[in-house]
Amino acid sequence: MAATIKSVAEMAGVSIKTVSRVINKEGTVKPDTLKRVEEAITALKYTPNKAARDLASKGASVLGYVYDNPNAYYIIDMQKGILDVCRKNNFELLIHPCDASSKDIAKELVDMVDTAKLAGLILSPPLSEMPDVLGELDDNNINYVRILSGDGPFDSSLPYVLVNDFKAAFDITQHLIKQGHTHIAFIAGDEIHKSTIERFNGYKAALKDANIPFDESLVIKGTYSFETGVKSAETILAMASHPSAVFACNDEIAAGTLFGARMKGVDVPNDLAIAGFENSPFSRQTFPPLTTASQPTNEIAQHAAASLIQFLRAKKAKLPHENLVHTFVPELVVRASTEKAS
Amino acid sequence: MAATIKSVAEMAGVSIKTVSRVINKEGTVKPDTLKRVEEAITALKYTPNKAARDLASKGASVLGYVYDNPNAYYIIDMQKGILDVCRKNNFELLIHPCDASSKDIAKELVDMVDTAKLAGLILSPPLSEMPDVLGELDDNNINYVRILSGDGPFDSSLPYVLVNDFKAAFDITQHLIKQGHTHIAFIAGDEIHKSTIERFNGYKAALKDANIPFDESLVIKGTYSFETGVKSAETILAMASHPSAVFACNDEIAAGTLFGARMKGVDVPNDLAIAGFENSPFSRQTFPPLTTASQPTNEIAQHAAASLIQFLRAKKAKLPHENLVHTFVPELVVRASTEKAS
DNA sequence: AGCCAAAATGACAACGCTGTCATTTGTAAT
DNA sequence: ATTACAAATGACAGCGTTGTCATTTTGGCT
Repeated sequence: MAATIKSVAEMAGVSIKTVSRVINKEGTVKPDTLKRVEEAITALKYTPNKAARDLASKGASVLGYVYDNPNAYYIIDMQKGILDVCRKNNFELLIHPCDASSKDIAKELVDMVDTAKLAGLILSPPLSEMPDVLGELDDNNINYVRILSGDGPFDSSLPYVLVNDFKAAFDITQHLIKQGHTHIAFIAGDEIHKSTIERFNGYKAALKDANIPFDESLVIKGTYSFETGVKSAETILAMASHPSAVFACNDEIAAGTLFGARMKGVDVPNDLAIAGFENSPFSRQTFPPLTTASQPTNEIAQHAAASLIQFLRAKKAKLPHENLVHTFVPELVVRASTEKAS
Repeated sequence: MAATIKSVAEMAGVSIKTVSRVINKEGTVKPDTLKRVEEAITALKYTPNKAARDLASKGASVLGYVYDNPNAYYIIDMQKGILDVCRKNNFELLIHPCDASSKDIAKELVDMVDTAKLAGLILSPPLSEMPDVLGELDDNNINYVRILSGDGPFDSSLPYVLVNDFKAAFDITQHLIKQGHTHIAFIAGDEIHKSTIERFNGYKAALKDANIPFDESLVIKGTYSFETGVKSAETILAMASHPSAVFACNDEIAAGTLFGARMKGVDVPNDLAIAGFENSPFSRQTFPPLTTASQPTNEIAQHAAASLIQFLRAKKAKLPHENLVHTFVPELVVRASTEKAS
């Protein structure tokens, strides 16, 4: 029924190998024949059979995107970015939501790569930051690119993309300080996420930079969730003389904090300024809208996918591969939730 | 390197065909040989090569999920539901976010199915409700399952899943009426979505049921967006004697309306009750939380994927296929945004 | 034991492509 | 023209499965 390379070859009056050369853009085909072949391809509406291709060339061109992240917006953005790059490079994408806290997660991933014959994985936090998982992948010779919270290049034969949460958190905290706040609470997200640590360090660094003593009692542990925010708001507002500002580790928490403050009838930002992180769509939609830091998720995804593909190509061609590390710095977005107290 | 069916066959002392029988559970293998083969499989950590399989059996087992929907939560839920079913049935999933308003969308989908050799598509609104697109798919003999807004079974050889927006909208409106409202505005979403029409009809039916005359001027056209909500709030609050309640076509709009009301210093729910639709996670997180209707997205997705797979199997086996139509009715979720005015 | 159908197994050709290597064609220098 | 060499093309063997059909084995009958 469907056209095959053979039918194209017959129509164009060439061998199937020449057609193969054309579809793979090997470039060693005379302009004249090239044209004939291309015409035959369009005439027959030919599209190469992926299965046959994969089989013959040993190894499919499929990437896996593995994530365990409750933030739907983040995931969707990542997927879109990765997909764009995949399409451009004739790769396919297999998505794999999973549970990072499952103790069999490493095995699960290895199995998946095996079964689906994946060329490589794209890992976002927290999976990209779990030594056990990474070790298992390494042991099984699985290629992957990580999206990591951190700074500066480090030693790794595999590609990775950095997000400088430290700097962004520093900026947010500094912004709060500039608004006159000296009593700033920090609400942490899951500790398994390195971003939590980095953001915490950025927060502390900004305090230090402004000669504000760090106060342990203003740090609240939690998870990256709305509920954490709600509870933290209660905790904070119950303090003897409560902080005038809060830096929440992400927008969910910030939204929860805002909600909690509202419940108590507290005026945001006048009685309590609130800043989040991530620039989720809903951070613009709370009342008042949240100050936050904007992550270029789509770009990060594209960069990650691109560098993995580049790596895979180099590896296949047995060429040395140089990691092109890129560090993304989320940008401060100031909104009404931290407007200067008047 | 990796084990092949051949190496398994050798180890078990049988022909490759017998191994093939084992992995495909054809059932015509003696318990004795079965065991030997299975042992060899585990010993060699053999997993069948998908490309070879697809090639030999003509046609891969890959479904495509096509969507153009700004609601990240909905998409993520759908993906998860579909993936679950796919995994259980040894299918793979290709996701395809796209732009339904692009005029080449039908061609794009046909091309995709061609190129990726997809077994079938899962379409969610608005794509599932666009006659042009469906027609083109039909012309190209593409199998698909649709998720549709509507009621009652209708004639179709292809599977579909129904969501009874009419009933749910009726329930929401009725709830508002029971709260004492008689002056209820309706904010519509994109008209390209049949859900908008259905919800509108449900709204009107509930009014009629309660002998409340329908007032055209209380209907505001818009899109399924936060911005529509914000603008609509302005419009509504500028009315001479403004409605005491709003039924927004989805939670985004409702959240926007809430935001807009807040900007004007209007008290929700006392000055204005607001109901949304969809039970998005953020509908619990606004202040006050939104009354809404809860869609079992995950189940809908599972049902859609399952019925498509069932259909494909029947088709392949050339068996007659009976559509098992299921209608989901979103359930009313009452929250503070419509709490009885006291 | 001898026979027969049914069950179990195997041999081998596809599937549509790519990789390798051989062959043909074209081109520039003599 | 002839030669030498590069560019262009082709022939053909895999790749790891499944499907078809042939063959062997099994078990229940006489």
